[in-house]
Amino acid sequence: MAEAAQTISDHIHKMLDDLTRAERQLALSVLENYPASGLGPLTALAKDADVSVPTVARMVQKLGYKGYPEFQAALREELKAKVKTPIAKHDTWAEAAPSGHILNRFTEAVIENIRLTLGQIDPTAFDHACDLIADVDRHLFIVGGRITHTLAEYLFLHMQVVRPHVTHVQSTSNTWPHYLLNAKEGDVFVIFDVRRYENNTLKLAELAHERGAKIILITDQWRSPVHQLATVCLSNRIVVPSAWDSATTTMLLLETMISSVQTLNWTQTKARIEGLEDMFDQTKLFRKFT
Amino acid sequence: MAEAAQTISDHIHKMLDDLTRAERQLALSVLENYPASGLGPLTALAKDADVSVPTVARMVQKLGYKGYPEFQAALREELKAKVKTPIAKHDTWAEAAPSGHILNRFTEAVIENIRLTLGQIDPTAFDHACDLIADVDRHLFIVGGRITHTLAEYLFLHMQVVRPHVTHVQSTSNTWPHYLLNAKEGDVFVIFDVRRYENNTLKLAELAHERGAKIILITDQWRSPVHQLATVCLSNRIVVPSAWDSATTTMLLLETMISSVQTLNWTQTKARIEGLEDMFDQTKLFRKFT
DNA sequence: ATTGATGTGTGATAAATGTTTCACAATTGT
DNA sequence: ACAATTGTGAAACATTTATCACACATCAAT
Repeated sequence: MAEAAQTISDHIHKMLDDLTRAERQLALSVLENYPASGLGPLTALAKDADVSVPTVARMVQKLGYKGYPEFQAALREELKAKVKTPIAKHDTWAEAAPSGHILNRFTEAVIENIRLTLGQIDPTAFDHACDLIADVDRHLFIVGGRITHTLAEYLFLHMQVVRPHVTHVQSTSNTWPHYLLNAKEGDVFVIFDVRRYENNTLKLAELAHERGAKIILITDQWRSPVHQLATVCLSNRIVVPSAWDSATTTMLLLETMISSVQTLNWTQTKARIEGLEDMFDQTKLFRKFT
Repeated sequence: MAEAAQTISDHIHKMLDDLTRAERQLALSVLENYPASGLGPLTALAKDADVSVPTVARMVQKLGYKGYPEFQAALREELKAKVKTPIAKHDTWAEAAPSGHILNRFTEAVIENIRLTLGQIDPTAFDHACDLIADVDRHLFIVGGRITHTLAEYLFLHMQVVRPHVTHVQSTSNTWPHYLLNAKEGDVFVIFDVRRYENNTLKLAELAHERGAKIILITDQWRSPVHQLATVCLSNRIVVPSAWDSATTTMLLLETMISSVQTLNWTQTKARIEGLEDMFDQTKLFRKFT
């Protein structure tokens, strides 16, 4: 086997001197568009480098691999590792804890979730969702399920500050049909639904959709069935080393959305926040600092 | 052939709706380790995604390729092109969005918060907190404030599954003195308090402390005044480009704690989760999948 | 120039591996 | 109970890989 510590391309560079002319020509061709060319069939590589098939086979073994497939596997491994951003393979996050400690394992998983979630998000769709939520001419309904209702409430709390006409609906409660009576065309529903997807939520979404409301769905990577009715669907990776799924990534997306909406409605928000601050000062519910 | 203008991963995303369950599962797995996993043998991919070999063959054709090798060739082409473009611009999280987009700015700030928070955490204190929370001989009180009560509730929801004797107290409500009557020496209070720190929360903490209860405080980097009474104090960075503070880091810490407690009480938790699943199945409130 | 050692390409081929497809059973949701 | 989806096992098929023998080229040393 080849050494582990370094990349394969480094390894090839080091070996360059020990290679013969044709082999060197081949090696340089591999490095030319690395690593793509090494991932194709041996024959193609040989033709590409303008060397013969046995030369490839010989060189690969000279590099220390048992065969071409093993070489390819190594390249794939390296590629896999490379795609993860440098920050993601920060092996220990809690430096004082061993790398196997749950603090590090969990954090690593969440960072990976964030990377994958953000990597696949469509900024246009995201912006569109924010525009809809920021539009005060539309009534805003926020719908959460059994677990997600905490996230829904978090959004609700902030939207209350940013704009009027916000309603928090719990899909698990019996009261939601009443809210729906008030929903009219063009209104916006932000619906949270992660596995296990809730039948109530789906029904609510269907009714909302029938009434011509826009639906913004916040779900997981497997996507709630609601997504077929949704104007915008934002999906999150939620898998972590735990018996439950993680809401952290969703929280991040949510807060980003809040921040964005807040900016869109800034003049309104500013006035409302100041009003709130005054009230806090008067009620002395909060302390100013420390 | 697949369209050229976009990346294959985009294309897969677009097709997600037209795919069946197993195919979607496979597609998501391909995106998980993109593009490395798609460059290995078909058999390996199938095993990786936990689907059958024919499923892979079917999906690849559904995506518009003549066969798996053609699909691989397309992936290689894309990889080749990607490496060529000016220095990997992987400093952005949402690749499709400009680096100044709120999605990237916000995420970057949160990652930095996580890094700083985890970097300064004391694993021993953390473990101690988890032990206290997992101890079923102690009654567990969970206390949240105006904003943080959503986090408190999130913890409460999970602790309800993991163990008995859990109470959720809202410091802003008028009912909390009643709960306190039941608190006895050795009981545990998990208290959330971030700026602006709430007077009610502090009073509640004082009373709990007088009664000999242990206090686990979850706060921000400036630390709530409650920390003088706390047995364990976990502080989080919460600053983001927004008018409000971020709860994402706190959520991460919370979920890590939940995961850890869950492991400590695993035999109990397992039985309780299974009971819960049965109940869900019976009430048909939730759908099994997709 | 001749020699011999080394490296390289050719073409063929056997073996291995990977791919595609089939019929059928099992499962799942409607 | 029906239709759609999926997995199983197997077989047929295609491709790829690893080698071989051999011819040819190169080059350094005699």
